[in-house]
Amino acid sequence: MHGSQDAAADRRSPLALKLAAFVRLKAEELAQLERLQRRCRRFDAGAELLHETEVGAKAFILEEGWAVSYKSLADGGRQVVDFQIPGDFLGLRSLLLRMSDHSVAAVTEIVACEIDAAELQNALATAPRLGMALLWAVSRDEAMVVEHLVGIGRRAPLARAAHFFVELHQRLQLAQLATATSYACPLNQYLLADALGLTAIHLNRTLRRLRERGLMTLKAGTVTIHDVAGLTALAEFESGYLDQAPPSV
Amino acid sequence: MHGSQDAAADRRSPLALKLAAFVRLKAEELAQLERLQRRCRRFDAGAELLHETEVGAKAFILEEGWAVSYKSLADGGRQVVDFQIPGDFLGLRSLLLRMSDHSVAAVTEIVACEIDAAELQNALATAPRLGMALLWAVSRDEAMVVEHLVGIGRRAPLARAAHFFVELHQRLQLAQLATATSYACPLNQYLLADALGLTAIHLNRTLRRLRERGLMTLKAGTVTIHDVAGLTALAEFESGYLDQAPPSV
DNA sequence: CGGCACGTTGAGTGGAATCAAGAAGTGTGG
DNA sequence: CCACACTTCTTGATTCCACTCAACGTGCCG
Repeated sequence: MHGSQDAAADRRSPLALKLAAFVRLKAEELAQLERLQRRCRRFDAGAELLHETEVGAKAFILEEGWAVSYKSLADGGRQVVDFQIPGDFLGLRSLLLRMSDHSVAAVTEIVACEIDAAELQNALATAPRLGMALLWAVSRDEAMVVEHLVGIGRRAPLARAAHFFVELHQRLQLAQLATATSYACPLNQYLLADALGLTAIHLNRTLRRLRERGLMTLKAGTVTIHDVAGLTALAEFESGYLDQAPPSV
Repeated sequence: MHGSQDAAADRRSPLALKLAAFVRLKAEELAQLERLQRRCRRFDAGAELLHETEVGAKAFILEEGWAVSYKSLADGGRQVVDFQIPGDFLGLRSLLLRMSDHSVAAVTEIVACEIDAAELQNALATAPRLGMALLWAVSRDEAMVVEHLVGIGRRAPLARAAHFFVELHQRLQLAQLATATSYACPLNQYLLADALGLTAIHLNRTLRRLRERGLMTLKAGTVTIHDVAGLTALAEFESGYLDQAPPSV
C-alpha cells in the first residue's frame, strides 16, 4: 500500500506539483486533475499550437519542454508575453474569451495535453477547490505578466534582463529543473529580445555587459549565474509575486 | 411582477452588467453576486486601498469612480498596470496570492465594496457558474494587461497612446459611461505617462501630436475623439481581447 | 564545400529622457 | 478682491541611449 502511494506520487504531473504550492489537493481532486491530462500529444520545435484571432481554440497543459506565448504586430514586430515550462497552461485564456488573444508556439520539442472548455467546466463543477487552484494559477500568471510589464515600462535594459533571468531561475528551481547557479535555457537571442522589448543586437550587448560584470553567462543554451546576490540586487527582484510558500488551503 | 423585475434590473451592479456579457446568470447567482457587494465604502481621491507587499489584503469591487493599480520601483519610478472603472475588481490577485503584488489607489472619489477570501470561496462553492464568470473576468483583465505589455514593448509612443485611449473608450462605452465620440477622463498627465511608459513631458508632446493630426483632444478631463476611424487605425486596435459579445454560457 | 541559423561587433542616427523654466488653472486666506 | 501657493500643463535646449544599417564570425548540416 505504501509502495503504491509512492508510485502514484512519482507519477504526479508537473501541474499537480505546482498547484501543491497553493492547495493541498485531495485524492479525488488529484484524480480529476490527472483526468484533464489524458490527451497528450507531441509537437515539434517551432510548431504553432494556437494562433491569435483563432476562435474556439483549445488549451493545453505543458508536460515537457518549453513554449512561448506572443502577439504579432502589423509591422512584423513581435512581443513575447511569457515563456512556459512544464506544469504551465498554454492558451488558457482562449477557452474563456471567445477568441484567442495571443499565439502559442513550441520552443523545443514538447509534450502537451489538450483540454477543452467542456472538460474544464465539468472538472470545476465536480471539484470546486480545483476552481480555486485554477484561479490561483491564473492569478500567478497574471502577476508574472504584470512584473514583465513593469520591467519593460520602467526598468533599464540591464536590470530588465537580469530580472528576467532571475525569475526564470526561480521558476525552474520550483519545477526542479535548475541547480542553485545554472539552468538549461533553450531561448535564442531573437526570442529573448522580443521578450525584453529590445532588438536582438541590443540584447546581445546587454548580455555582454552582464557577462563583463561577472554576473551571469548565457552560452550554448545554458545560463550560468556567477553572482546570484549581485544579479538579484541589480534586478531589484522581489519574489513575492511567485507566491512560493506552503499551501494555504 | 413585470414592474418589479424592471426595478431589480435597474438596481443591477456594474459588475453584474459586465458579467452579463459572458454568462446569462440566474436569479440565484445574481443574488450571490449582490451579496458580495454589501460592505460598500467611500474613499477620497488619492486614498490608497492596497499597498504592494501587504499580506492578507482585502479586495474590492468598484461601484463608482476611477481607480489605478500600479507598482513602484526603488528609484522612485512607477508603472501603472491598469485603470479601473465601475464594475472592475480591485486587488483580486491579493486574495489568492498571499501577498499583494501591486498597489491600488483611488483616482477620483470612489465607492467600493470590500470582499474577503472566505466570502469569495463561499460564493464559488455555492454557485459554480459564478466561478466560470470570475475566471472570465480575470482572463479579460489579463488580456488587457497583455495588450498593454505589447503596447509598451513594441508600439511607438503615438500608436501606444492612441491604443490606450481607444481601449478606454470601448470599456467606457460598455459601461455606458461614454458617448460615441467622447468621455470623461479624470487622469492627469503624470498618471498617463506612468501608464504608457513615457515621461510626463514626452506624453505631453505625444498628446499634442494626436491633437495636431486631428485625431483626438484631451482637455479639462474630457477626451474628445475627432476621428474615430483614424485613431483606431493608428492604434492598430483589435477589439477581440475585450470579448464583447452576447453571452456564451 | 556552400548554405543557413545564430551570435558578435562597429559606426552613425534619431528619438526619448533630462534639465530648466514658464504659463495656465485652482484653491486658500487675508 | 487680490496675493500666494500649488498643481497641472507646456515649451525649449541638450544629452544620451537604443535603434538602424552593415558586416563578419562561428558552428552545424546537407
